[in-house]
Amino acid sequence: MKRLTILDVAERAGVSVGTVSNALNRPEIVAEKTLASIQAAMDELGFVRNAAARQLTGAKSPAIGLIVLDIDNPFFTEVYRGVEAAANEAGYLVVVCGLSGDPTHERRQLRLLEEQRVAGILATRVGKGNSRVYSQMRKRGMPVVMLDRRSAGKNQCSVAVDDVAGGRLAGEHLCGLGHERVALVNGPRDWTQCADRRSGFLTAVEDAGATLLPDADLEFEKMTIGAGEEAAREILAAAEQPTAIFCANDLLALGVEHALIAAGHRVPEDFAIVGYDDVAFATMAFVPLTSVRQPAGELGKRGAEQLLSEATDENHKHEQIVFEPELVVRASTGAPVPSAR
Amino acid sequence: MKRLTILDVAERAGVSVGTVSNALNRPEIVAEKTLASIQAAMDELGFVRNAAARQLTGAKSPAIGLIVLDIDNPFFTEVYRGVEAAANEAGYLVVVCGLSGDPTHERRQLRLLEEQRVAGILATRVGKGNSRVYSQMRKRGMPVVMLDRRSAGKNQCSVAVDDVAGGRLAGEHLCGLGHERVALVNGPRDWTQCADRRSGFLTAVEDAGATLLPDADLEFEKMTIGAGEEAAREILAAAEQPTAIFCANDLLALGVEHALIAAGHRVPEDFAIVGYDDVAFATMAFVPLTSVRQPAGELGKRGAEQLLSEATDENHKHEQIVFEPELVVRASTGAPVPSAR
DNA sequence: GCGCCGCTATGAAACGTTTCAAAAACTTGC
DNA sequence: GCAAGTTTTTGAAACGTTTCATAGCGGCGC
Repeated sequence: MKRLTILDVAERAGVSVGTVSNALNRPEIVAEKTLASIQAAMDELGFVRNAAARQLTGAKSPAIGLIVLDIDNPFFTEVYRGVEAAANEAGYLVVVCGLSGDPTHERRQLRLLEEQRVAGILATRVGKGNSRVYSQMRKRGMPVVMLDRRSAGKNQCSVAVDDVAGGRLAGEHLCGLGHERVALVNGPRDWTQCADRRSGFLTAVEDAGATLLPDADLEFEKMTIGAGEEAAREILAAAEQPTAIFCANDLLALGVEHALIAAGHRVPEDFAIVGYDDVAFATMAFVPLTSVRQPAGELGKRGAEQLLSEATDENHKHEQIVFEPELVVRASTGAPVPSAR
Repeated sequence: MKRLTILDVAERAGVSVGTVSNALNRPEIVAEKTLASIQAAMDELGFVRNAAARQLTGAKSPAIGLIVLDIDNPFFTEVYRGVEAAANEAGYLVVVCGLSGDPTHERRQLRLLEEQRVAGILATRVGKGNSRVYSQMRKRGMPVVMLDRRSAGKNQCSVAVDDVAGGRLAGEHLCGLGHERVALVNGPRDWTQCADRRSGFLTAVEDAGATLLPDADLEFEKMTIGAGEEAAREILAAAEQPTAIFCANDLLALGVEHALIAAGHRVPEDFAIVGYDDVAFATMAFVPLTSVRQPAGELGKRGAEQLLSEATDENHKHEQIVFEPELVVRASTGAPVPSAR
């Protein structure tokens, strides 16, 4: 099957290649009649223009890359939808790279994206040791926007949610209800967001005069339902038990809740639980989850818009957007019940 | 910032462009020493080769397209993971097109993918009226694999799950428990999978001498939690009420269960519920959901493998793979409780 | 009928790579 | 030291598009 080119179309329509190219890119300067015959020729032939050749002559790639290290989390699905919406609006495709957190794979995919000369890259989390890779890419001229993560500096775009505030919100809520011994089920602390949520939470707890039990200051590599279940077991096995548990995302919280209830405990009477992200399923849980809400879709949308602006607008201004999180109270939190102990 | 080309590298390393190209593509035919100096030159310059130019000379695009019309459903996240795993394994990128079911957008994205000359396209569902678009693409030589959908014919690859069997499984389970009046909460019936699930379910129900209440044979455009909640309201409002409800996916089922319980009914005593897909959250539901399980990850993986085989293997054989679904029984189903009525 | 003008159409160069036939640079063995 | 190999390198053509300076074509006013 011989490949169809603009030349075949030109021949068929009885015009030159230049004219076909004009018809494709600036139809307004081509005579009505000519345009029609070119259109007809393309339809009959089933011509689809070659983006590679196009790109070679200077056109920008109509694609952006989206790096997601944690695709299981419905939170990121929402982010994706925001990104997709903005990208689609502008006529761009989204290349999703979601390999579960292997830094080597991440590098390989970044390299591929760069070879493709995608218009830009949106990153939700940077794999261990890969931040240098990103800064090198930026130096070579590739627009990069950090999503859901405070940017390193002013010379770069970023969209984020104030995680310190989010952690504080959770802590204040629990302590406000009267909890005095609390637990934290966190993700890897070298991930800025986890560190921030922890620090905000800790501040609130200390300010309220409560204590984060040292045995219950947990950290898990993966922030999954499974990890949450394990966390619950560890908490139950500890010497001293908390009356409230803050989980750094809803998946963990769901796992914690599930395991706790399976073990015969009551939520919120025995353990109050606060999650993070407010994913759609938080409402559907056995005990609907109190959670810190983040505007996931908006996050993705604004990030993609920033990226595309940086990619196409000469006088683009870098911008650091920070959203404020919001506490959504549901049934999984309540005051501690002394009698239950 | 002037663009770096292979020529700059050649100059810096003191060799010809041909040699640099060789170093990149067939390092084994280049002398050790030359290779080293080229490598050094590339590193110093920060050279990244241009995939567009490469593709123009015959190389295949290292990307495949994945069309998902229903990205909210965690089921598709799992499919994606399978696809990504297979693609990554083979060194491919995945372009995800997930715009929520608008056929016009779908066509636009397909066009972009085709212009990019992606190695192939994986489609999980075909938007209304777009099947012709797909067959035209195939005619032009673009490999297309239908995922999770019985293919039209033998001259095309496909991977699917037997949805008729899945529906039957649900029907047999419920009728086997003694339910005699059942409801169906389905998605759009012009989607093959929904039609199939319905027909399998119907067969089982009729074989068992039970009846699908005419008032409770529901069909919703979107298969979401929200639609499920609405379904529950409709079922409760109907003249005659079922004792069991089969939902064509877990999102619907979760919504139904939630609304039912919110309205003060008990699951499974008042209403037994069966879902479909067995998403991770089915276990976490208020009442853990009985569901028909599909091997989502495997589906995506095999589909991508088929696609890549078709894209790269001269003597590729088309193949239609059909997986068998499996019933996972949890707390949301039980025998009908006469006293409750 | 001429010179101009405004539209349209043309075609060659350029984009950054790969390929491949041919040249160059080495090795051998004698 | 030379012929015959063998290994390595070379450079020009090709890929499919866009761009842009230039050419062609009508019509118009005089």
